[in-house]
Amino acid sequence: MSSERKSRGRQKIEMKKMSNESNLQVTFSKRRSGLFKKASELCTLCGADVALVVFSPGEKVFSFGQPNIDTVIDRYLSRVPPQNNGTMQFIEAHRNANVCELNTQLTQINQLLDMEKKRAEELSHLRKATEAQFWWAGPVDGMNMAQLEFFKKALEETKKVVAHHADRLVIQGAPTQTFPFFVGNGSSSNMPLHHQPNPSQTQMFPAQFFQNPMLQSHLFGSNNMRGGGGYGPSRFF
Amino acid sequence: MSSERKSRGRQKIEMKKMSNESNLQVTFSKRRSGLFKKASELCTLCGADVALVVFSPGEKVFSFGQPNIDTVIDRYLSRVPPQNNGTMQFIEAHRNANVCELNTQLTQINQLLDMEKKRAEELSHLRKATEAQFWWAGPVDGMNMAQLEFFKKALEETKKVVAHHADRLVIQGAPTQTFPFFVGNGSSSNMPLHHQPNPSQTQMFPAQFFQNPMLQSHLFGSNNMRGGGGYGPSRFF
DNA sequence: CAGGCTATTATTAGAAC
DNA sequence: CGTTCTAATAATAGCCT
Repeated sequence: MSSERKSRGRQKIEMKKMSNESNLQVTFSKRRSGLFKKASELCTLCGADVALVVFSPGEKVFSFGQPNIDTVIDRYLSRVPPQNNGTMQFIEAHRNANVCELNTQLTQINQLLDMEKKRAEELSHLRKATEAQFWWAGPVDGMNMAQLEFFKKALEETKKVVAHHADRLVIQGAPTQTFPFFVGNGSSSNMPLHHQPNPSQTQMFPAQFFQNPMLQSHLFGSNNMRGGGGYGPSRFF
Repeated sequence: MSSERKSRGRQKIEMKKMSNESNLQVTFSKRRSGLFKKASELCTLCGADVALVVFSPGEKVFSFGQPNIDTVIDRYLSRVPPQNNGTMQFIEAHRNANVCELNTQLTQINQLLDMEKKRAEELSHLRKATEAQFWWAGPVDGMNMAQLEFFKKALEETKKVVAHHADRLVIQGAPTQTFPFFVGNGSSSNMPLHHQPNPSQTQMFPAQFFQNPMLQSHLFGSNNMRGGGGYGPSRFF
């Protein structure tokens, strides 16, 4: 009713953690709602099965599952827990070390790539604004190049280490079969799909009960779109 | 070039399972992408932790986790930390998580690399339009691309080694299991590695080999989490 | 703090590449 | 097949109630 504009309408926001605690709270609530709706729609429209768990900053839990969150999680976690024996422990010890090392490398490279990406965007953006002034671009690229070079070396080093261990392990290991290791690529490719006559019942409920501690951490596969939406690698161990 | 309207634009659709297989496939892909993006944004903007698992109608798995899907799932399933006597089991679990994480990271890198490629294409394209002003852009960018490409290759190589270890370890107890270990994404062609069982580029591995769904079920037990619309917060901790 | 209200931005159904 | 383009629909940031 005031003479002023009632609202500036939706405004674009930076994709980073919101500073205003109050706004964050509201946004979380709204977006959470939207997220669950999207998940639900994906299930309905495409007959997909989904499990979604969200922990608010305040530790509250929200979950959604189609047809049932536990079922989906079980499917996701499915795998056979490896046996335990002396040899394996030995091998494992080495491998853990390798994995750790690899992780470090990957993390760094990941960050580097992130930087590269930002740089590229920046470049592209600036180009449009100031077509003529890119004298600085060169140096920047050079810097990244140097870093890339460095990581390349580091990676190669790691590779050697892993390879070495591999030799030693192979001697002890009892190769029974090889499993398909897809290092392939390709975006969402479609495959001959066979439908699953799934009951389309959606369940959204408050998460509260739990059961066994760690019978589920064994999963191995499935691709994970890394968390954080690309904002920093996650550590483990 | 026809004189007709190029597109009717986005049309409203009924919220029910799509009948057209082809459209369903496309929609699934697009919406899945959007869903993961939303999840990611929620994490970034509000600092929330999220675990998201999606099974496509074709049984392919897609997942996202912040900071790590397993962590979130564990938190969801139970707040009890692995304090049991199964120390080895604990280590094993984390070891697996590590490998999975590596997988995740590589996937991420692949995605970033793809983005870089697009960027490069853009630049390359634009270069033609402004030859004189961006003489530096092409070469430099190209070199970075080469570097990134190399990294990717190297990582994949390394990963193979790790995978072989995993193979030998896991196989011991499961002669018939296949290893759903996927990696990669992106339109970045190639990956001169293990020939894929699938001629088409595969981003996610078909989550076919679920040992036995039931087998797992009793582990977590179908909690008495009641379905029935409405998701809500619940304290646990 | 959940529930409206715009004005805008974001997502995406369809169709063309 | 995956991409790209376009026009509409959907989601929402900032404000209010």
